[in-house]
This record gives sequence, C-alpha cells and structure tokens, in this order.
Amino acid sequence: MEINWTEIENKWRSKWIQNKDFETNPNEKQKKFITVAYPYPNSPQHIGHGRTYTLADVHARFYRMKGFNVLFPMAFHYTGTPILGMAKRVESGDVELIENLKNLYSVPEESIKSFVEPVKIADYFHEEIKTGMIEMGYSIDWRREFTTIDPVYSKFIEWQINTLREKNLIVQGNHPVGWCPKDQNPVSQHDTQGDVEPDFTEYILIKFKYGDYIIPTATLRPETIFGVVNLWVNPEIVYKKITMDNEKWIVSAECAYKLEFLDKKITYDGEIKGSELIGETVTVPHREESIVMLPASFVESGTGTGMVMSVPAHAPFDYQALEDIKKTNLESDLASQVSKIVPISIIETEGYGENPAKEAVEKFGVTSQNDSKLEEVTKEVYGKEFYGGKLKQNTEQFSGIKVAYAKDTIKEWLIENKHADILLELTNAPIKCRCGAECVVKVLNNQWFLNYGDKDWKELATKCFDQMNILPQEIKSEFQYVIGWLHERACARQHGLGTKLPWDKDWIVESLSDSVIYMAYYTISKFVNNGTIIADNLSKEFFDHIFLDKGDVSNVAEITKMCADVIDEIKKEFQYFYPVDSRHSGRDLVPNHLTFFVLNHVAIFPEKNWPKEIVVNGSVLMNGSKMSKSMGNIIPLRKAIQDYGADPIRLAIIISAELLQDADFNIESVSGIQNKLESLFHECSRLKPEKIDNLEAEDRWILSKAQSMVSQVTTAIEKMRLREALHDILFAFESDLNWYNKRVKAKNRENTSGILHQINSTRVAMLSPFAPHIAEEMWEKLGHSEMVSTSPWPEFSTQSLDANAIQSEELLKSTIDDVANILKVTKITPQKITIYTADLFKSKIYYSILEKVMTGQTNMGIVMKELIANHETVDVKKIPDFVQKTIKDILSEPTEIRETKLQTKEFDEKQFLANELSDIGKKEFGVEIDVFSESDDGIYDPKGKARHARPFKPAILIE
RNA sequence: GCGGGAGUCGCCCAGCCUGGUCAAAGGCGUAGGGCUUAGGACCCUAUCUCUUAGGAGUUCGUGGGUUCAAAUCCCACCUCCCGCACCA
Repeated sequence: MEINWTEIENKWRSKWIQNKDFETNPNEKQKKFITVAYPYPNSPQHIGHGRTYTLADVHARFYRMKGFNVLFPMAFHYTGTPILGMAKRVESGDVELIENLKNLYSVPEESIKSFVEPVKIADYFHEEIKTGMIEMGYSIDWRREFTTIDPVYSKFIEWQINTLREKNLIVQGNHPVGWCPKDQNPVSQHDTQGDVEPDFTEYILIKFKYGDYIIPTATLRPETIFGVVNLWVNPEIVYKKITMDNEKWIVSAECAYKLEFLDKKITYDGEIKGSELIGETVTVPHREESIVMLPASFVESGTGTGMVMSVPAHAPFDYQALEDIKKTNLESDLASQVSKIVPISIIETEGYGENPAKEAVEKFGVTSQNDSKLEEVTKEVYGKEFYGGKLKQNTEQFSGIKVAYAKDTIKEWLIENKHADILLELTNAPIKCRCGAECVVKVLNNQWFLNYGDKDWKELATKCFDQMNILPQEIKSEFQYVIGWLHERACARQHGLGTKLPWDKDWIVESLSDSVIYMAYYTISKFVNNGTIIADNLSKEFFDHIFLDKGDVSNVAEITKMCADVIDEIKKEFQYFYPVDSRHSGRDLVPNHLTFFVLNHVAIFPEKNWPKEIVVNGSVLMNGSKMSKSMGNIIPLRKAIQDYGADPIRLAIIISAELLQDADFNIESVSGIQNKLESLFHECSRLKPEKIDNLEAEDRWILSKAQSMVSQVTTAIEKMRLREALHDILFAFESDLNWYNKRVKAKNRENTSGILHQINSTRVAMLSPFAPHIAEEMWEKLGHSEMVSTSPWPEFSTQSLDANAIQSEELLKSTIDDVANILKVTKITPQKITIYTADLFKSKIYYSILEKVMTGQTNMGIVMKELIANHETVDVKKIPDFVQKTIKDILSEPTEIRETKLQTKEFDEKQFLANELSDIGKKEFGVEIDVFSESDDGIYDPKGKARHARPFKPAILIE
C-alpha cells in the first residue's frame, strides 16, 4: 500500500490550524522564543531555504513537546534593491528574466505583467513562500506576520535608527563604492555584466615637484620613497595638465578622469607629451633630492597616474627598465646621468642580499621590461619583503620596523606632510554596468554610517557573544573575527524599498540595517494585525515604553491615544517573550546579519534582553553540486513537496548532514526515507496496545535499549545534532529491533505486540518534530486519541535500564557470532555444538581484573603480581595466558558495558545460555546446542576445549 | 594575504571534542539468495588482505611526536572548499 503524502499532510495541517496549536500567547509556562531569518521575496524558496526553516521548526516543535510555550513567528523582508532591479528588467522586457519567471518559477503571465511595480513582485513571492511554509508543516504563529514596509514597521525602524543616533552610533562621512557614471548609482555584483563584484585598492600618490607642477606617482609601497632614484615616463603618452584642489598636477588622461569621482575638484589646463618630460628633473619629497625622468615602455596610462617612481633595488620592473635603458643610445647628457644612478637598498630580507630585484630578475632569467615573467617576479619579491622584510637605517625614523607594519605608518606620515595623496582604483577593471557603461570608483559624500568600528560597542558585543550559546561551537571564532575587523558600515541608500531616514528624507535605511532587531517587533505585530496598534501617533515614547520600559504609561496613552491597559498588555507581551532564545540562520549571514543582530541588540536593549543563542547551518547541494540557475538544478520547494511529500523532504535534508556541513539533497535519499517511513507506518498500523506481563530476557533488553535511545536522542536535539538524533530514531535502533525479532521468532512468541507498541509509540513521538504529518498519522494508527505534536516528549528514566538484561543479551549475541565465525572459517556443516562456560574461579579473577582495569591499570605484569599476592586468586599462576586475554577482552568493550558488569557481579552464564541459547541456536544453525560449565561433572569434552572458556567468552566445540 | 572548514575502507558519509566499544556505523553500488507472473519495493548473506577454530596482518591526506594504547591528542607539511562587506 502506497502512502498518499498529500492527503495525510492536508489532513493534519488543517487540524493544527483548527486547533490553533501554534498560536502562542503569554501564559504561566516557561517560554522559548525561536526565530529564523525572514525571507527576501524575490523568488520562490528552494530546498536550500527549506533547510534553515526546517531546522528551526524541528527545534520549535521539540521544545513545544518538552512543555515550553514556544513562539515561532515569520515575516517578510521587502526592503532592498534587487526587487527594484527586477522590476526594471521586467519593464525593459528582459527576455532571460521573463523566461525564468515563466518556466523556472511558473509565474502566471498576468502576474509577470504586474511585476513592473516592485511591490507586486514582493507580494507575489510573499504569498508563494508563505504557502510553501505552510505546506512544509512549519509550526508558525501566522497572526504575527508582517512585511518590512508596513507603516507601523517603518515607525519601529525610525525609532531604532533614532535611538542609535542618539547614542552617537551613527556617523556621517565619505565612503568609496563601485559606481556607474551613467546610472549615477553604486554598483554591486548584481548590477554588473557577468556578476563581477567591483574590487578596488588604494594607491598612495607620491608628489614629486616639477617646477610649479606636481608629478604624482602611484604606489602600493610608500616605504620605497626612501629608495627612489628616478621616475619612469612613457614618451608615447600625452599627459594632462590639471588643477586639482589648487595644486597643478601632470597625470594621464585616464587618471584625471578617475580623480573626478574621488571627491576632487579638477579643471583641465592643457597637455604635455611624455617625450617632453624625458631628461627633466623632479624633486623627491622629504628627501629634497633631484632625480631624472627616464623613458620606459612598461608604464601604462591606464594604471595609476601614468608615471612611475623607480626603486631598482626592490622593484624588478624598475631594475630591468634601468638595465634596458643602459643598452640604448642616449644623448650623452642623459647617458651620463643614467650611469650615475645607483640603486638604493632600503629593505633587509632574509634570503636576499643588497639588491633583491636584481637577484630575482637574474634568477628568473628576465630579459627585458616587456617580459611577462616580471609580474611573477614582482609578486615574489614583494611578498617576501612585505611579510619578512625590515626597513634599514636609511629610512630614518622608520628603521628597524617590519615592512608589513611600516606601510600604514609611512602612509599617514606622508599625507600629514602633504607629500602624498590617495587614488582609489578598480583592481578588476574593466567592469561594465548592466547598462553598458564602464564603472569607476566613487567617493560618496555625506554617507550615513553605523559606527561598528566603535571600540566600546565592539566590547559590548563581545561580551554578549561570550555569554551566548553558539551552535555549532566552531563558528564562534568566526564571529569573534568578524567583530574584530568590522568598521563603519553604510546604513542608508538612495534607492530601494524601505523606511526613510527620519532626519534626512533623501536616504532610505539600508536593508541589512532595518532587519537586526525586528524579532522584538513580533511581540507587538499581533496587536498591529488585529488593529490595536495603528501607525498614526506612534512616537518615540511608545516604543521606549514597550521595549525599554521607560516613561509613564498614562503619558504614552495620551500621546498614542491608546488605552493604558492595552499598552500594558503589549508591554507584558514583549517582556514575556523577550529575549530571543534561539536565532536560526544560514552560515552566509555570519559576517553580516547575525553579527549586526547582536551589535544592534546590545546597543539598544538592556542586558537581560540580549539574545541567548545562535544556530547556524550550512547550505544545500543538489546531487553534490551547488544549486544555480545556470545549472538548472534549483528545485522549488513547493514542487518538491508535490513530488515527494513534505515529511520525506524534511527528513532528507536533516539526515544528510550535521549543522555546519553542506547537505547533499538527492532523489535516492528522499526515496530511501519514503520507504523507511512507509515500513514504520505499516508497523504502527499493525500494533495494538496490549497489557505487558512476564517480561522475558529479550523484553527487558529491548526496553532498556529504547530507554537509551530516548536519552541519546534528547541530548542530541538539545545540541541541535539533528542528523544524529534522526539517525538514532530511524536507523540505529532498527538493528536492535532486528535482534529482538529474531529472538522472539526463535521462541515462537506471540505476545510481543504490547512491547512493540510501547516502543514504537516512543519512536513516533520522537519522530514527530522531524516528520510532523506522518507522525500524527502513525500516532493515530497506534490508537492514541490526542495529537502527537502536543503530547509530551518521552521521558528518560535510568530505572528502566536493566543492566543484567543488557549484558546477558550481549553474551548471547557474541556467542552466536563466534559460532558463526568458526563455521565460516572452517566451512564445517555442524552436527553438534557444545558450549562451555568458565568456572567460578575464573569469574572471580575476571572481576578482580575488571576492577583494576577500571582504575586505569592495564599493565599485564602489575595486574599479575597483584593477583598472585591475593590468596583468593593466587592460582592464576597456572593460567598466565588467561590474564592477558581477559585484559584484552575487557579493553575491547565500551566503558558503559564494563560498568554494567561491575554492577551485576552475580551472573550465571551457564543457566542463562542453557535457557536461551537452544531456541535461537537451533534457528540459526539447525542443530541442538548443549551447554556445560567447565567444572561440571560428567562433562562432554572430547577435544579438551572446555579449559579455554573465559567469562563472557565461552569455549565452543563444533562437530 | 587574513579568517574559517575539510581530507576515513569503490562512491557518499559517521566516528575525532571526551584516546581503548575501531578493520572502523549507516547509505549507495556490487555479488549471491529469498519473495514476486515480471519489474519495483522488501528481507537475508557477503563486500581491506590472509586464514579449515572464534585468529593474524596492513589501513583513516603525508611525515614526525606524546602514550601501555592514536582515525581520535600535539607539531610540521601537502591538497581542496568557503568568507573578506555596504549586497540580500
């Protein structure tokens, strides 16, 4: 019989809704507030999104069964720019996008037409995603749903951003961005052709004096100013004479264009040919020395200023160009100047002598300045010098400092003394905007920043992280690292959906800044949705009162025109549910959202409302490779639910990886899960609750095993090791059940339904957070009247652990294994099997050894001596072999089993085996099995095997 | 470069935190058998090497070290993956 997943899922979903099982209000119970990052509705969700939400849902359902009052809400993040871009692309009739919408996302034609309006896109996918979440069976309190462009939410964000500004955490300043000169807008990866992230670097412009003019050269190595011996100019280039911020500069045309965007005032005054500059001299700043300008073909107009300072001791290009020029025919004046040039060595690096550039060039066999190997040589020299080099005496106040540290110090010193300026340049140019224009670096004026670089703020956040539970723990150091390097972050943009900056309406609060404390909003959104709270009259006083417990309620009531009782109720709701007990998200949000989440909480809320836990999960792969549109391997979640059922997908995602690992989703694992669930389902349909009396050995054993499973699963879930938990419930326990069934069958027992019913009820209850729908169905089939999702989590009790049953069953198993093993090796067809258990004397020695081993003594010699010293065990001398083997036996067992054995010293192996072995032995091997103790009178022992018997390791004779 | 993660018996992947349960779980694949009209599903057996008595040998990226004992702890190295921002 096939399971109809859709039917079962619909049935139980409507019962949950009908019972309002997941609508959470404050009550007398202990609460758990579990949240997960809300979705950005610009596409339907796929399996990858499903992972984070499923993990959080399992978490929520688990705590609900544990007796907590669990709040698990959801909202939708409309704020941001990608939806805006999408709308533009739809408007312009972008074929690729429209085809994707149609075919990949199955968006109806009518809806696509409406997509020219950004909010329509968000609305459409909002509904799509929400439906998917419901179909997945997420236990969400939908009464609290909101979007980030709701008017009340905007008021909330205004309050947040104002509060931060009052605390001086928002500052204004300049900021470089990748920029499209045509669109007049910042560009990010999404906005460029080929999805290239604009990457830029900061060059230091060293200002050389040339009469009234300044000739700047761009470098990444400001320390080399102490080693400059000449400048390189390309005679082919026509340079621009410009006025820049009241200084007269000579630079390439490309450079002048770049400077225009860097907050500089530029006017063009004229041109000068590179060839005209050759042979002229400039003055080195600070050193006040004259150096000559020489021609070089490696100098490019598009890089830096189109002029290069020459440091032949440390820059391979410079060294080579100098060598090259010595070989050419120069006019005598210039030639004599060139001949006087001596490289100045300023850095001492292990592995190099006076002139690292020369050594490297010679090592690589470079022949001219146009040799492509020079790039590589430069990289090598620079790398070694930067990380391993020290500045020499001739660098004045900087001598002795490591190059890596000196770089910034020297830069600041140069700029302070007006010897240098800054040029920002794309490192991965050319980058084209989607509009076709070539991008540049632009410095934005008057940009608003959240000052995440603030030391006190960071300290507070670090404190919060230290107190917080981060799962999995490994990720904690990543957070600490992020906190370390984080600095000012732009918190406003000029385009996109969102809330306007309250004090500067030209700006919109950036979308990663308006989604950091919204968890608090869930506690009031219920009142927004039922009309209690309306946007009008919402003021700072209201939010201060609710969230920070400030001010007087009557005053707030007057301002908001709300009833004081209602305001009290709202405040209590917040105080009951806050702080966030667990925040779930994908690991891609670690360096941004999750860190900002903590930073903003510690900035705004008092310590008692700081978040308690963060749970981070890895992504989902599709058949081992990354999901991407171009690969066409994105499966929309709702499609997957249709094809396989929600529960199999939930389980397949969870079981394929532990938290931080990437989960691999593939059809085989889903159908494997389906089959597993199906057989469990049929098992449950078969079992009836029955009175259990007269427990036999195997009953006590399987019940003990079930108890350990409960304990293991519970601990695993508490640590969010869901893969492990699920594996224990579905698979690991199965092998125990197999053994149990084998035993029961061999004994021809009929009365086990009650026991199996009890055990499977426990399993189904524990399965229910993972596979909620089918678990309800199984639960019903097992004859339970209430819902499993609202029933209590199975309790673990050590009392029902039967140590005796566990070890006797282990003995039985290992004895059978041994027999099977012998049969396999010898290939005998057995006629008769005889088992000999060890006698009492050996047993005494065994426990004596066991005690010693448990105290850590495993040295054979010492154990032997101690045994001989005791008159009870002195006879061990006769069987020295026995001690060695016994120690090995004991060591090859788990610690728990050893402890169990110590607890139950009185254990009659012979009696147990005689009772239990014959049935199962006959079933397995088809012959009778006799059991003797080696000390029995009239023992049948034709081959003298009996003396090999050891406790828990009986001797065996097969004929 | 910085920061994080990973390398396990054909493949995928547990185990490592807390050393002895480890020749190492589970799944897939493969081989044989059962069930079935057939296929699928399901069940059983086998799956590092050697072995006619429950045993032995060699394995967990490479090389060292600690220990009675190392896949597990420490050190070095090699290889692969991810993040480094104003973007959700």
